Amino acid sequence: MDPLLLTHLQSNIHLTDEQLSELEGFFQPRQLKKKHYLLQEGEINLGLAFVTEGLLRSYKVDSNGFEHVLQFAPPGWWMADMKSLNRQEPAELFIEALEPTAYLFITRQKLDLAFKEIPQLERHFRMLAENAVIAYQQRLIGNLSLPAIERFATFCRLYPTLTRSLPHKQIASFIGVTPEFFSKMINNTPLPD
Amino acid sequence: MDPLLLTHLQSNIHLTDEQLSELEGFFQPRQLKKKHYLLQEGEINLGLAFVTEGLLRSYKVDSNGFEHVLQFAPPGWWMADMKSLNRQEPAELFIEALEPTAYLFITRQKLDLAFKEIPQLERHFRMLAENAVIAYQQRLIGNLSLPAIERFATFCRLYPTLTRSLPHKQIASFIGVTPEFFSKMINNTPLPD
DNA sequence: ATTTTTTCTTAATCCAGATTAAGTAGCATT
DNA sequence: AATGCTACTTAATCTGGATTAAGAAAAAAT
Repeated sequence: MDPLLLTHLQSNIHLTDEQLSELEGFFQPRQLKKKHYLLQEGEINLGLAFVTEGLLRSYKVDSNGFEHVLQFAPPGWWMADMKSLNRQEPAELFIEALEPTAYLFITRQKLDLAFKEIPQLERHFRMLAENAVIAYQQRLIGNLSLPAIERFATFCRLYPTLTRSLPHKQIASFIGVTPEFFSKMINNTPLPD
Repeated sequence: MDPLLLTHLQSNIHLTDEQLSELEGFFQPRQLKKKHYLLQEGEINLGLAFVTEGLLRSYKVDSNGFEHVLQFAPPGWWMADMKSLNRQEPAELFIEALEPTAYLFITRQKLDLAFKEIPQLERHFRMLAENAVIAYQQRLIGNLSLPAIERFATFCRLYPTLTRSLPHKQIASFIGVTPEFFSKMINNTPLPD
């Protein structure tokens, strides 16, 4: 079992060695080259990815062709288009590798099976989803009440490892401004060192 | 057992009569008068509310004193400050009755107990939380990519029963505009009948 | 019924951030 | 080393929605 996944699971639940090895069998290790896609709009998201190396991003392309980043997934994070995955309908999102990325993939069928075999997993994923709800609520409130510069500060707290390594346009897209405005903003208020 | 709660639970899981009556015992029926609070900023959210009659709203007051509505809860919906509830920390949100409201209240302790006694509940609440994540993702994308008038249209689809009954300022606060702008917008583009 | 409060409207002015456009710098590819 | 790409910057102009201010109308309280 991947050590990152193990730590992740153990943060919420305890599983026996037997359960862990059964669970391990449900995952398949996969890779993506930089700029390749895990999912494209219109496809059906067939499973859930747990990133072990690299970086994924999910984004929506709106009716004017602009991209809006929903989530970045560095190692230790899950990634999927949950709407497409849960309802087995065409995806609205793209999921792309921003770096060469390794991940563990579990299909919806296997995940359902895993929930049946290892009921504690329901608990783990419930808590995971609840935390995601909290995070999206915070982000929504931030988008409604904070100016761009403070949303950027919030971003830096959320993804400290990415703040330096990510192209500015990706951060701009996440916090909801244009790259042009981001550039202006950042050059008036430089990064704290 | 309240018929609304029963239908709600049965949408995702099946429970025996015994389990249902045990679960029923965990809830206490409560009421709120109009404009009274279920929760105020700084308090710790001690439990989860399932609305059976009336209407609740949760909102955040930002540093400039402006309110931002996170959620409305008409009958059949759950309401809580999940961050405060899950982490037992002071709430950022207010939860207020917009109408005289009846709800079933379950404390965190009893909910934890219910999860232990009735493991299928984990599944139900996992699915609930996942759907909430999806809803917040959609709303976030809408806020980033749609003009106010289309966010209003989305609102009308999400809460069809509330579109007519709610004060405009509440709708404005939910979609993220000022009441003044909402008024201007709505009077340029009247409601479809 | 009258006062008070809250909701809703209109209109003028203002501003954060978008748009457009042009240019620079780096980094791949050939 | 030339030809792209893509990231990033700068600056002028524009705009969706905010702010401010005032009044009208509806609802609640007395």
